[in-house]
Amino acid sequence: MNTTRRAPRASSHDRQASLISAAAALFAAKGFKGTTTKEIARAAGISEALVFKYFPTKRALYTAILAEKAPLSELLSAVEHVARKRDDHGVFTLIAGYRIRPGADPTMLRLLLFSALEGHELADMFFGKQHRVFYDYLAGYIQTRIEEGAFRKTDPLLAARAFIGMVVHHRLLHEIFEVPLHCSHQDIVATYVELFLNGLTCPATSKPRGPSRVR
Amino acid sequence: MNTTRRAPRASSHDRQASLISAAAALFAAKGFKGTTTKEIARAAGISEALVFKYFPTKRALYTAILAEKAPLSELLSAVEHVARKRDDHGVFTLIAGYRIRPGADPTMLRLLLFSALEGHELADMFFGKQHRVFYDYLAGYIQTRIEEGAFRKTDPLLAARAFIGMVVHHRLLHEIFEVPLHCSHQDIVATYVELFLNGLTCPATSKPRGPSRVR
DNA sequence: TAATAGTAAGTGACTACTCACTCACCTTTG
DNA sequence: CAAAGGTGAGTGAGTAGTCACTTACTATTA
Repeated sequence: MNTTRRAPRASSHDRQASLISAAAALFAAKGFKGTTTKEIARAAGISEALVFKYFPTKRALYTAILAEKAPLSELLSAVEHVARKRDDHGVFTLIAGYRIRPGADPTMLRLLLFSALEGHELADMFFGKQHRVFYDYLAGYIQTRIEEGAFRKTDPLLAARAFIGMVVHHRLLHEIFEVPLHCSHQDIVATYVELFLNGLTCPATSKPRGPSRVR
Repeated sequence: MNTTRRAPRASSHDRQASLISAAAALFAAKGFKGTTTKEIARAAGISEALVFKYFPTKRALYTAILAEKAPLSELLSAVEHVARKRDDHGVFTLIAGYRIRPGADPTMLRLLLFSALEGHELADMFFGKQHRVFYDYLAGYIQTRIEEGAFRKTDPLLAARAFIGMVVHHRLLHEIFEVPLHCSHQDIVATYVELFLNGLTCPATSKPRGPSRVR
């Protein structure tokens, strides 16, 4: 008489999805080496052996996580919409609020950081391509606004990087490292946008200065 | 007859220092779990067993690395010197150029990131205390300059965080993730300072706006 | 409908290997 | 010689990945 319990059956697709989300959380919390396949299996509620039925290696599971592409194009079309109306505030706010994958962003960001630090090719996907889109797009917009006389003369790429730097830094501190910041994400992003636009918008009174003065 | 070669003797202090620097580089490149004591020993040119004569555990070696305190006070006195002369440019440039430990900063930064991501108490030392000093000091300076009418009215803490965010983001991309940025560190810091000061210095023409407008 | 055959889902026990850490012993130096 | 510097050869505790096997379910056939 065999009385061992086994988990109810599930479809291959569901299992794969639950495996990915369980593994993503663990990898993001402890890194690739810091996470064991046994832990992943337990978190997903299956046996360790079954993990290898769905993914041939631990690494394959890892790469499958970030391979679920982020909906970058959706963001860009939304940005383009406000950009056509020359809604500077809207453009900066939309870009500042971007999430790699809605609902799971801090996890994905942590994973991305680990991936980059551990030297995995996963991060190249983001830092090599996706990440550049923001810079290129935002820099293009800033360039346009400079030509239209709405923004001060400055290096558009550097200006874009400055803005994204502010936002990324804040989100890193707040969402990843959980440093207490005493104010809501929403407020801070709004203030950053405000502060940044004060620096960029052209009051048509003070002349733009050249970019390099410190020796 | 024993013909095995062994390493020449070294003082305890020298060994400890070379162990720390070898281990720091490895931990920074691959994380705590990703680095083996065997690798560390080989990098330091000694046997694995000897590592444990100097440090009782792998973790003890790890904590010893960041425990070498950074010369933060030196930076602060340098900053205070230019701050007294109200050299805004000098203040921002000095803070932007700060290195945790001169000569080994990217390594230390990588280590710090790993430490923070892996949830080790090491990062608290930095994010909990040292890191705050920048914010508090810079925010205090900005506050003073606002009261003197030199900067626009804005939240000093947010302004400080924005500036440090820009710089940290750039240095992260450039020094840690080695993203090609097509411009020198020096130029970028200068442009950041310029851009930021343009936003903060008060031309006495455009009124400061309130911080929150985005819904 | 009931027996049979086929198959995907699922598992415990195992293997080959790696890891941090230990120990008995050797060598150099004062 | 005694103390300190130094090591090769381990050891037990994991760890990824395999394998032979069971179970739950479905389709086919008589």
